[in-house]
Amino acid sequence: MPDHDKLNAPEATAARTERGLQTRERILDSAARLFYIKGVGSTTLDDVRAASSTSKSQLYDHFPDKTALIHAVIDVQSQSVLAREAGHLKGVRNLSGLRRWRDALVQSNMLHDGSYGCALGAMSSELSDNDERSRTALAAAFENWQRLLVEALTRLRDLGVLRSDIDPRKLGTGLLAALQGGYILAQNRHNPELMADALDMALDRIDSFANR
Amino acid sequence: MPDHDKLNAPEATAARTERGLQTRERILDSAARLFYIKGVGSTTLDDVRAASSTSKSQLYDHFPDKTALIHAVIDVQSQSVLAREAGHLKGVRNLSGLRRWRDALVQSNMLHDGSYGCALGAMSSELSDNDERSRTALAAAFENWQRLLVEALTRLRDLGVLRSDIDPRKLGTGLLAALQGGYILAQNRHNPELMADALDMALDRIDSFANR
DNA sequence: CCATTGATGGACGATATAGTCCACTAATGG
DNA sequence: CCATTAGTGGACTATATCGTCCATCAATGG
Repeated sequence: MPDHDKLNAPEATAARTERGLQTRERILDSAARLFYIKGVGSTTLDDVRAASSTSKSQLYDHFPDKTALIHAVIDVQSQSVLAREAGHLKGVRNLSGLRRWRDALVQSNMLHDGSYGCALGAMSSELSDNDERSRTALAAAFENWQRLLVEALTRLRDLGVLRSDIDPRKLGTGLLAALQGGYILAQNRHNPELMADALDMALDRIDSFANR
Repeated sequence: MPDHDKLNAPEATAARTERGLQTRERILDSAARLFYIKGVGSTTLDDVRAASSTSKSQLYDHFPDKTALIHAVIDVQSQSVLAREAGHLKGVRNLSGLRRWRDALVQSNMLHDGSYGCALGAMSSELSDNDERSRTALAAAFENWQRLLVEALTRLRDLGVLRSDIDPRKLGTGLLAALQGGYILAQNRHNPELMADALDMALDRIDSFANR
């Protein structure tokens, strides 16, 4: 594939070959995993370098500084989470669809006994008050996440599964908050059941709006 | 008051005078505030030193290292949060008492437009996967917090306000998760209303168990 | 096969931060 | 008033970590 030499973008990315792009992906993947497991602040660039089998110059060739790497990881994780969630939520047409969404999250959380929490929630908690750009990027991700939930709830309402007088926006907020809070409790006590209980309470509330 | 020279404790604290204890309090208060606002990892000992108007030697006279300071702050914040929550929850004898608990939290969150989140939740998210001792200390705090909620719900049940077949433990988990998740969403989007919505959904669920 | 450009490796420098040390001051008991 | 102990101030060291730089290697087009 021929290169295009597009230098028009405000933050022009230098021309890259296939090999260079793969290196970039490797760095991003490693950074995302380390940020998730150790936290952003506790991850050094040398950790990233080692985990991705690259060198210092490669890191700085692809990302001007650590902050830029963080922003890039936020984008990657946002897309990853939203893609996963869209996959689960787009097809929800009844209440058991929502329960399956819950089951998937709980099961995934059980795999590591609650540890690490939510990739977006953890970064938000750590970065929101220190880096405005990170905060807004994560805020956008959370808004999209909530939108997926609101759309699912609206769909259920329009299908007649839920009563017509519900407020999908508020219920979506509650659902997402229950999930995030569940992540925190489960992570802290190494007990995924707490996340299950939190989600169940929110889902029970939604069930109570079901048309019989 | 005469000194006692008690050197029996495993981690013997050196004898202290009133002045020394005040310095220690000043360090702890400053550290707690900075950890809360900037995060633990982003707060340097020099920040603490400056904020508390002390010197390096005083920091290390009272705390062997930064980790010890973190643990001490966790204790302080745990006691502070639990005292506050106990004050609000111990006297709850009807559903509007729970609503007042909610109102206090939401209002306090509005004061800084959602920023900073929950002192315990933020530290838990940042430290749980990196420092086992911090994790267990915070886990104990969360358990006690939840216990206050469970006790209030049990009281409402025993008073006949709530139906006798409710599960106070699960509802308490849901309530605490809604609060923690609400903190995260509110912090991230600078919008305390998200916390209000999250708490309301949990409270509405509890309302639905009220004896008419 | 050579020239040019991108990719790589790692040494190196600058700085921030945790932690040490010691001289000095304040307080207290005899 | 002296001696002893607690408390204080801040210079200093060691090290971790961000970020720079340049020499070398790989790939690709002519």
